[in-house]
Amino acid sequence: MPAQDNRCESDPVDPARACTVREALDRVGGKWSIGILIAASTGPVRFTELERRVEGISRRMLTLTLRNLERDGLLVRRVHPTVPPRVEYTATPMARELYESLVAIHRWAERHREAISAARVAYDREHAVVKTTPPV
Amino acid sequence: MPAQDNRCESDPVDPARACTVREALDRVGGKWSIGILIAASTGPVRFTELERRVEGISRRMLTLTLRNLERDGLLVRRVHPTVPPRVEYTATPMARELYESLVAIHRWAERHREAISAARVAYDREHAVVKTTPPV
DNA sequence: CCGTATCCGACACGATACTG
DNA sequence: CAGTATCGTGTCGGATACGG
Repeated sequence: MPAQDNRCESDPVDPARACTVREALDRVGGKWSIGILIAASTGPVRFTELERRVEGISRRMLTLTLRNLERDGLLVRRVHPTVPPRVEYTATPMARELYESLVAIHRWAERHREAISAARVAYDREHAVVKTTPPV
Repeated sequence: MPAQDNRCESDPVDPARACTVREALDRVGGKWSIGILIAASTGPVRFTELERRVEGISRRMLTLTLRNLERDGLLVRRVHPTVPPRVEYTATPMARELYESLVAIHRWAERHREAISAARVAYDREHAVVKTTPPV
């Protein structure tokens, strides 16, 4: 995947030479994007809440991914000037169009993670150091 | 995004400790996975045909991604012992469950690539070397 | 036609420490 | 609470060359 820091290589000033489909997909394809987008699609979510909901993410990656999603117009960041600070992230309408598909993919992964794991084991066994029907 | 060469960190022998959802998603999240899976979901596709359909992919990355998808049980690789060789890739039923979502996401990217590009330009302009209302 | 091998630069990502 | 700064490692992925 691609880069969290990815940007369109095409001249950004010319709208006709906008992101390619692949470049647009990179934002969704990131390691943490799907989880974050799902969490932020049902309503505003605070930073720490995201940190809890997206299991395994580091503070750094959460920040970076949030910034990139914001930059691409998929998330809106709202800062409440209170103390302690309160920052909320919300999916934009454009991002919310992805919600159904994202959830579908997420559930697919849940359904099949064991099958995938098993497939890997089987594949690795068969393709391990050419050992087909060993002699005697 | 994690590795093309990614594997479940959990003990693969214990089915209860199968891939996490995130690990399962990595396979779909790869730079080229979506394009390849879409192409292979409507029927068997040959190697060279994929090379044409998935725009911009290198031969190396095509091979690597195909191997990984095969390893995870998302693709079946069939070799016809003819000359010249003929190799066909087909999405498994498990992978085909993703088809609708994948196509939806792909179309989403097509629809919004200009908006995303524009959002990037706007964001970069505003966040460029703190230059808000420059003096004189 | 369908790959594999190797080299190598660019980041993605995690760990850790510090802050308004 | 919500970040940022810095460092280190892994590996993604392109370029190139070769092979059955």
